[in-house]
Amino acid sequence: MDAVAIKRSLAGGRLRCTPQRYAVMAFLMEHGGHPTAAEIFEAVNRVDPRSSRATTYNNLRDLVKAGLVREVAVEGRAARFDAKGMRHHHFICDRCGNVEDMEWYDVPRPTSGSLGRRIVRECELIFRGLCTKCGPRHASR
Amino acid sequence: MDAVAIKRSLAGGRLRCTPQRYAVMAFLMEHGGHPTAAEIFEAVNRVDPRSSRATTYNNLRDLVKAGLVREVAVEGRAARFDAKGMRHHHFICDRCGNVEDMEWYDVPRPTSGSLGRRIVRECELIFRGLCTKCGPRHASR
DNA sequence: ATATCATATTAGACATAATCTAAATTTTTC
DNA sequence: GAAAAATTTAGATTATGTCTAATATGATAT
Repeated sequence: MDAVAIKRSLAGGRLRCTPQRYAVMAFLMEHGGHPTAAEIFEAVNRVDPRSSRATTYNNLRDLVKAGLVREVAVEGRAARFDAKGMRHHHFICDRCGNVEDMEWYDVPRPTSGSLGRRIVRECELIFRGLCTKCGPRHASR
Repeated sequence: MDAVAIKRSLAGGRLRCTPQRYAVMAFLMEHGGHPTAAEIFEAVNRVDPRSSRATTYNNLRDLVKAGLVREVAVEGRAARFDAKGMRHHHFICDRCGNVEDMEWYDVPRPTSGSLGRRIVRECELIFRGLCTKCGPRHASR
């Protein structure tokens, strides 16, 4: 992954490029999946054990605030994170909780009447069901 | 709220009608909002202090499993619950975390190509932004 | 009505995920 | 280089939810 692209992302979010923050962002951009904070912390420290747990959480929060990273809450499990690259929707497996990307497509907005005075910033689509691994073929019980 | 309707719901989900479970279901059907497990536990026990915390969690889990209640995960906050009445989408406030119902409308499904071998059970739309209370008028800072 | 038994409840311990604190460090600015 | 601002850190703390194993109960068949 291009180090310059990562630094540019951080700069775009007006975040200093510290080694710890860089490592988190780089991991998310390279990983492609939807790791939990604990997985990110572990992965980042396996390479270069200089980051604390609190820092990983701090940086994830900063990255989310800056709009560079998305946090996906999953019922009964730790939150997942992914770098906002191309727009996409999410699929969440009922059984294993894994989060997968789904092709982006535009979603019709609600009527302004039903919006009231709410300000809608974004609109996301979440599909739920069984992932390939957990499907009928493989589901044990 | 009609006690018979509540009992019928539980029976429909093949769940025994215990006083504790009835109280949780009744509260959700009457409340209309999106309370947390802690709020449900407190409300139910204020009326009739016979339910333990574990039971409230057990019952919520059973009700969700049975498809009578929906659990909504909110980033960084406790999960919210609502009785599945009329179909609806959800709005989640970025600032206060409150969950509100939004008018239902059909959402186009993804192309079968992008689905792969996933089995999609449902598809929900989540709007994010600022609720009426937290909007620009009222937002402090 | 009563016995039966799978199901449900309970208190409190435990687990997990995430945040907070306050001191130390690093980076930026002047 | 001094001062200010942002960041990092270890560990304590909080919040949320689950587990255990003993006890009680609702639904069913008799």
